[in-house]
Amino acid sequence: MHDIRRIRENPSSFDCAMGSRGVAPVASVILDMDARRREVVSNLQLMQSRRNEIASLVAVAKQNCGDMTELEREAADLKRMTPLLEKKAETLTSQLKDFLSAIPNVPRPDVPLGANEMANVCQRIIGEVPQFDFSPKPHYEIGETLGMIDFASAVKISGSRFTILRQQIARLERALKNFMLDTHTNEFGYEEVCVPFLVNRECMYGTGQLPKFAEDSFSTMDGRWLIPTSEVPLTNLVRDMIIAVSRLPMRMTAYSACFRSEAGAAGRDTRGMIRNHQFSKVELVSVVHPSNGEEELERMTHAAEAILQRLELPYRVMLLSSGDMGFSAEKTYDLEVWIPSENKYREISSCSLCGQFQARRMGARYKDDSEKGFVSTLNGSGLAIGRTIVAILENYQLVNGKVMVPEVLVPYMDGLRELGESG
RNA sequence: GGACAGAUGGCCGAGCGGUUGAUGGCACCGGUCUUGAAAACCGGCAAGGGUGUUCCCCUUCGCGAGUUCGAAUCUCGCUCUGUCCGCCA
Repeated sequence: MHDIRRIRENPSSFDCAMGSRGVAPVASVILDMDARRREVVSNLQLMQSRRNEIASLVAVAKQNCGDMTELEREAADLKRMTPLLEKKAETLTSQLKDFLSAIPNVPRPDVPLGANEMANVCQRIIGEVPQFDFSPKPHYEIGETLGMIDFASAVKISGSRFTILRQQIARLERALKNFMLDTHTNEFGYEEVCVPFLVNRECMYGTGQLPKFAEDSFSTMDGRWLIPTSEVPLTNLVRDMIIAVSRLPMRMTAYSACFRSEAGAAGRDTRGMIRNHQFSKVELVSVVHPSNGEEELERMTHAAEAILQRLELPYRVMLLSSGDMGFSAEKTYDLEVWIPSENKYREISSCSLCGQFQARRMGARYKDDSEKGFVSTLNGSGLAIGRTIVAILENYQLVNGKVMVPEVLVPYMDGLRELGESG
């Protein structure tokens, strides 16, 4: 959600920012709606003011047995008129809100301009891409050959875009979850949180999934939503709160299953577990004073990178262009891990600074003796576990079809060093 | 699912239909006192909005309707929380 005052002050820069995200100019429409709304609201307030005045005059007149016929006549008029104006003000206000709530965040000045991922800027490349003296297999072949990824059963049980993990790869999923949570809590100061996977619509609105992207998520018959990421419950923990500055920054991490309809992805990544309706993820969320947003984004990105570094997976960090960012973000770094079978890097984490955009939707504020305002929120994957399994299977694969276990995970795997070994 | 009870400011907790946006307490901030601190005393302390800016106005007592000149207060519906029963991982 945008600060309407900011748009009033500088409509052309707002339109310019929207242009960089591929949104047509809207400032004049917004300001027009805003002006009409305020005119009605002002008139309404005058009427309400007079109504309150009459009410207290009546109280006095009653005590003094004064004449009230004139007051009663005016009161009757107001009583007829006020609801009409109230209705009008309500309509205009909700129209403006509906319109504003479907407009994406404004990119930060240091975000590269561009229409899509072609304009993303590589920040750094970390780790050596592995060299194979055989043709590296895709993860789904490796997993099926090992008998530890069962796509056929997944189709029977749930349909396409689901995956069933078995035995040592199921264990690997659990190991990764624990390794990631341990690292973020013990080393980076994140509070471990265990969140619901079903949330109400206020949560989905607060973080920006609703109203515009309803078709990307699943909803239940009783009006709840399956979380597309635990960013939703974690960030909404501060909804409608006024937080003392001394409690900032708040840093939280949670494991969750994530559910996505992938409505717009027909035909993309149909094989394997790159793009599923359900996947596991450990998420990072920070709530900070607005002046600390950029600094926190760097910190969060490094926390996510630490996981890739310790797993010794090669990756690169991309600064997303204005056209490639998510709805609520004003600056985003993607971490992309090397996928040997595709001979390219693929997204495994997305770390975004949302500034005050989500906080304004949620009513998440901070307060101090000297200042108050909306907090800034950040979220990042630390990391997507499904894609981490893909990366490990492919980067650590051996010519005999087995897969090395990354050193750091061995303790989490009960000492197992190779997937496919009897352990 | 059934039966009760409740929902008021950062928290606790008052509130005969008429200066109650709301007594009081706690917390917090400022001051007096003190070598310093504590205690005591004094003062301050909700949020959002308005073509108003030393001041004023409007809205908000879970949410939504209704009664009334006037609703935190009365009526109805909804939601949520608590307790007991049933069911259940």
